[in-house]
Amino acid sequence: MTALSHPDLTRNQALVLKALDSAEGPLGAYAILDALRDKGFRAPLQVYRALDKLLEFGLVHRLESINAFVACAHPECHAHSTIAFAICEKCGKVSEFGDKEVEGRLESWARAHNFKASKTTIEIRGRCEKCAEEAA
Amino acid sequence: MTALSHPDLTRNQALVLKALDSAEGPLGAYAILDALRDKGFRAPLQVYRALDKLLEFGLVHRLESINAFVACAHPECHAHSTIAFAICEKCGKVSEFGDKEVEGRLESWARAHNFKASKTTIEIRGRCEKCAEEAA
DNA sequence: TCCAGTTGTGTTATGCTATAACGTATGGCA
DNA sequence: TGCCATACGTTATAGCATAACACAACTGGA
Repeated sequence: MTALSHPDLTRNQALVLKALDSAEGPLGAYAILDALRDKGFRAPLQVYRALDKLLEFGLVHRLESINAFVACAHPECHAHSTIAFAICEKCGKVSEFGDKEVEGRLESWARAHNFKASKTTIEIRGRCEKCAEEAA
Repeated sequence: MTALSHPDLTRNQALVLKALDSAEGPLGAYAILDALRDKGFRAPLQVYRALDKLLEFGLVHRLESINAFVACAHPECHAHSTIAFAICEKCGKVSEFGDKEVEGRLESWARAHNFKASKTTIEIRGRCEKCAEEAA
């Protein structure tokens, strides 16, 4: 799906990124672990440590509301700006988008309250276009 | 802190709400459980079931990014609109605020993509004014 | 009145998510 | 060579959440 190249990924990091990248939707850490058992992965920490680095590099995002991870859709521009996610609760599809207006409003709230933001999470859960049509 | 009255809270629901309301900051489900052991609580499910109802009533919010719960700061107007949270990672203080502009932008993204939103999460983590001053 | 359906409850067991603490290996560099 | 930083592997454990079962209390009809 996306470019998998990054300067200095270790073997484990590359494997975890590849697993996420080739998945249909977000994966939990244990799902990643299972996907990589045949590559020699045995323990959750192997996954979590790789994820920590990939998150730091901006190649992976964590979806807080569902405790899962996705490969970044735009890994070239690893702008560390605020990103919003729309997560389909039926099919798992995740759309990633930025909105300068939203980002600006949240920043200005923070400034007004002397709140020093370190990480901002915006996640919309619901039904994607396709799944909404088939809704019950 | 806030009004604890609500039409039809059961004993367990009222106890959980009271525990959250009298806490300094957000509480995890197991912290609530521990706080209510002397009221007869023995199992996590007693807490989670009460929380489910309180969330449904809009009297409690779940903070997805830290797996914890807070009493709603404005329980009178249980407007189920989108709310943003600023969470201090040092002292745990949570500020709750709404922003129509932000809400509007996210809604319009959803409309444009035929995404049917069911729940929106906005959480800013960082340092509150007081804790930012003492920062390392 | 009695029955059925719904909601809340209590309990045990289990599953999923994440990290602590230890030791080892490897690569860069003075 | 010796040191340091980083990654790795393993075991154990902590923290968060739900499944499945049984029982009690209430409600609204037939």
